[in-house]
Amino acid sequence: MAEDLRDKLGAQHLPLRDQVLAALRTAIIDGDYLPGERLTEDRLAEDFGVSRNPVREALRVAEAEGFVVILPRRGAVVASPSSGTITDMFAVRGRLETLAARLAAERATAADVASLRALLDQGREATQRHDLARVAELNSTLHLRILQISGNPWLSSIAKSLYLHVQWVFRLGAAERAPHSWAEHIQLVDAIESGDGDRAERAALDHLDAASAAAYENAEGGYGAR
Amino acid sequence: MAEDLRDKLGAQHLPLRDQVLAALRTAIIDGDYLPGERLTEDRLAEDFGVSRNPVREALRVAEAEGFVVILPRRGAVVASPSSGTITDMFAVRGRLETLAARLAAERATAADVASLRALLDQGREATQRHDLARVAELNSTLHLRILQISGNPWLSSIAKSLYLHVQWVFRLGAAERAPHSWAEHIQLVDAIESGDGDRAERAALDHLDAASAAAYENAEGGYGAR
DNA sequence: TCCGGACAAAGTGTATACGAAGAACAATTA
DNA sequence: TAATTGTTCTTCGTATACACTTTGTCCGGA
Repeated sequence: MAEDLRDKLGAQHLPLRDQVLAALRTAIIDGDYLPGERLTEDRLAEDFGVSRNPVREALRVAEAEGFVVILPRRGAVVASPSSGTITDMFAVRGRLETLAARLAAERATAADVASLRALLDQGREATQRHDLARVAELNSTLHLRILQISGNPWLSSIAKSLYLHVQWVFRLGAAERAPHSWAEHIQLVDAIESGDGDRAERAALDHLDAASAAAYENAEGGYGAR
Repeated sequence: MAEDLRDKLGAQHLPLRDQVLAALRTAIIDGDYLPGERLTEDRLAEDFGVSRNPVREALRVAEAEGFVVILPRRGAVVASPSSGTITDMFAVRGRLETLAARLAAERATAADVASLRALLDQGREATQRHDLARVAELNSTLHLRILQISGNPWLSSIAKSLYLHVQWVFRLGAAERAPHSWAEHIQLVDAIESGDGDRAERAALDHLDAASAAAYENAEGGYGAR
């Protein structure tokens, strides 16, 4: 898996450290590196087929983003999100994504709405095909698109990071819930299209409440505290 | 999280990259490095008396935190917060700090309230002495303490970062406004002590609105867009 | 058997050097 | 004047070296 990954990485012209960071993030989110697992620089360098320097730089950023914890003179370990942080993450998301929905409703152009509708269509289709992986992917894309439409870079980057973490903790459960949540998505996009900020905010909150409830149900089974 | 581990292990050793990062942050916030200024690795390495490696790692984190912008193959420049981002920052702060105030009101112990009151007293005293620098410092301490009392690490770290950026942009103006805002602080702490989440949230919002208005007034004179 | 310390191994932290490639700017040429 | 070519600066990645910490192991003594 290291070689083909490396080939793909090398094809692009992004700095290696960014590619390593992206690969590291997805590896952690996908559970390839489990919480508590030790990440030595040499090992990562070998896994990704690069030298230690890009790995180190990626690790520092991953630490700032909360995916790993770096212990001085000991090295990096994959962070262990405890179930307590679930409540915290959803509390913050509740504030930020409702704001994003409101701003999106106020600022969305016709083209923006069209792109959201296109995602909804694709999602409906994937749901009918029972392609859960694709549904989950479209789910993410939709949320990130709304953040982007909000036009607030701070909001966007912070919420995106939070969103990634939620995906990380509830990777499995999220995919299963995705079909149910699709109806909520339609409500949300309708509200954004209407331009009614209050309505959009309410729709986002409803969606988050449902997601939060589902997350809690699923938390029992997943790799929780530790 | 894993701070307990952290404290025990290599507590006494601060890696150079962390020292460089801290120095870089304060240098930027204090205006020693001005927005748009180019930061070559060699120069920073020389300024801080270290090799390029710690500098590079610090720069990546500073980029993630939004203090510098890194252009591929061109290097780092100090970020240039435009007046548009002022609105954005306050919009996000409005959501997060009100949440922090609510949570603080719900969770604050008697000792927490006492520490806030102590800060208020010191602030009143410093105001009477016209010690603006001290007032600004206490201002920050108070806000960060409230975040800490909220008990939500995500909220705390995100809002803290935002707070630093606001300080950066309105470094000068903030100090002058501080005496006026102190009355609002008293309202806020009163609300937190009462345990009334709604009231605390309202107080926080009032305070932010006033701060936002002051920031805009001051934005004309500062180093603004670009 | 159990304890304690010497010792080695592993891994990070830091510094340095080198080559490749990109970007900016100046110089040269048509 | 305009386009092209070179030069220079700097980043990007690699490689290497070494000090220092942490950790685990092993061995001798009680």
